Amino acid sequence: MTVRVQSKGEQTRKRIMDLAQDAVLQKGFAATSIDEIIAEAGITKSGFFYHFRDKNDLAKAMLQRYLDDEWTVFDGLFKQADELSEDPLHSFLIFLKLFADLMADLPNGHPGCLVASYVYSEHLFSRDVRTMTTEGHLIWRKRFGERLRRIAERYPPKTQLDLDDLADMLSAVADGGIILAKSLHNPMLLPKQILLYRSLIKATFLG
Amino acid sequence: MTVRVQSKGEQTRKRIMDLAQDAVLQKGFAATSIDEIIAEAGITKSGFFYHFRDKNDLAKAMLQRYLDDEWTVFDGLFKQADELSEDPLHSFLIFLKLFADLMADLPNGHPGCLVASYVYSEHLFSRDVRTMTTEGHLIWRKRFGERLRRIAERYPPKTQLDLDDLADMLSAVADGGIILAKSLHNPMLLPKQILLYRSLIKATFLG
DNA sequence: TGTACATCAGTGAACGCGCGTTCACTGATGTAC
DNA sequence: TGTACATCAGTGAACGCGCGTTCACTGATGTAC
Repeated sequence: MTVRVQSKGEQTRKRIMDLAQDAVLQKGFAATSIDEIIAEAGITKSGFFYHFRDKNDLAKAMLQRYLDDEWTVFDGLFKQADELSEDPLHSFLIFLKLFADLMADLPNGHPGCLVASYVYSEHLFSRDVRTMTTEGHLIWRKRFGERLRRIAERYPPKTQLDLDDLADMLSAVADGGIILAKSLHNPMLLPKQILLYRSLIKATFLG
Repeated sequence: MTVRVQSKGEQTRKRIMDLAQDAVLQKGFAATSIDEIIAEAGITKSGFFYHFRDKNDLAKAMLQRYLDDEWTVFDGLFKQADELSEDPLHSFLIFLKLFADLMADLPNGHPGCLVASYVYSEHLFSRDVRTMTTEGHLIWRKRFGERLRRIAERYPPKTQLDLDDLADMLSAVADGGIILAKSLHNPMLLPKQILLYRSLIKATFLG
């Protein structure tokens, strides 16, 4: 366990991003003002602009970090699952269970998907930020798709279905589950949707 | 076919709401300014405030209309489906096919779900608007849930599953499918997700 | 070890623009007698 | 049919506040010799 030593600047930058992300997930990017962030962070406005070239730069940095974190978390879950079973289907089922458990254990529920939030404010961001949301979704299609193809080899499904669609469905169910959970003020709806997806995967390949 | 005669005021009000909705689905509510709407609508700012008490009032009116329209559309699809089959499962499968076809036929793809957009800007709106998004989701859970229960009576599923979750899943897959389609710039991803949900429903109840 | 300089991590004040909202007013259309 | 009045559907000008951004400056820490 290495403790990453953060310089003072890195700490402040992280604090700004943490506070901004919370606000963005509650109100959207446009409604989150720099004034509000710096008030909470306890710095001045010029301090903010020392860390970020402009507001779009903050958006980009937040999204990059969000995508990296997501990758790290899922990577960890996949590794755990792979250690528990060599069979691709069972490993994937274990992964989905771990994923659902993780979402169920978040104290206040999932705070929201930054990618989804950005997609609904697409026109605010520069092209490179928009490209990042696209790439984010493509990576998960590829990642889940690979595993589904290995599963389909060993457990040929009776009804034929597009495995890329099935991979996309996990993203869709997660994004949709977060919206559902937020809208109905019930954090458990997200893990429940993931477990439902899991049981459909099970039924599809195990019949 | 009755042609609803709209007064001049009703026409302007509708035009404002149409333009506002397009903008909100592209940039979010906070980033959509009244100045921008009235420029497109060709009226003055005071003209806007003749029709809406304040900006939140516009948000409320748009959401109410969106929910009403959604209800009308789904109601029409359910009626069509019920005419084509008396069996609850087959009727629901027909409904899902009609729904997917409708989404596939939108020229530029689904412009976005206003409810989802609002959920990601929750803190901008007054309590009554937030309540409306909650109620919107609950209505669909009830509506789809009823049909699923009738299906489960006649076609008991082998694996036990929560029918409310399965009802919620349609909302989730639709919301998630819209995000996916927007993010990947491929309108067909939404109907594909709906059809995938359909084939999972089929597999679940028909085995 | 001491000194000179560079970089880091900000501060403080000012900027102009755009935002949502208000208010007094107005021409066109509709209604009552 | 003519006139008086009411309602509809806006206009025009002004408001103050908050927004993102810039710029010149500064004290603390790090590095080179």
